[in-house]
Amino acid sequence: MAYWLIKSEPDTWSWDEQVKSGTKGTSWTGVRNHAAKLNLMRMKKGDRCFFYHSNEGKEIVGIAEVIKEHYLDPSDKTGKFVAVDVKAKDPLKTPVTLAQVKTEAKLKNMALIKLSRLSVQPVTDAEWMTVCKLGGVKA
DNA sequence: GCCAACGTTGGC
DNA sequence: GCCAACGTTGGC
Repeated sequence: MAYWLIKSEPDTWSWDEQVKSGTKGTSWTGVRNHAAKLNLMRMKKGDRCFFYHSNEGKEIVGIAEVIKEHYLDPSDKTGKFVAVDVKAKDPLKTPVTLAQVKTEAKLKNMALIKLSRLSVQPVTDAEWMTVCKLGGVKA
């Protein structure tokens, strides 16, 4: 299983809304960046994603699961970009903030810091374990 | 195909 | 609200 991190501005789509959408989940649309698109296309059903709030909060708040692999993003008129479906899985007991990620030696190479503008990022196994530990959930 | 101009993202 | 990083666009 692979691990990812997906970003959303809580004003647009928050973790709470993701939770409310329940087990049927929601489509993760609106990605308009080719690097992010490639990551979406690599996602497999059952993969886990950290759900990160950008701008407001700036913290990893929960874990989502991929429930449908990539398909054409219906919100993209050019037909170039793709979406996946995700559902909320577990909230973190303690959100892991960007500040924590920056100070934690094991996390300082995370794409979240290195590629701060990329909205869909890969997460390594080691990074996943570390964030889960900080967040008070089991990996 | 290069590169300057411009727009967007996201942290501060 | 500012600005750095970076992707995209368009003129040449």
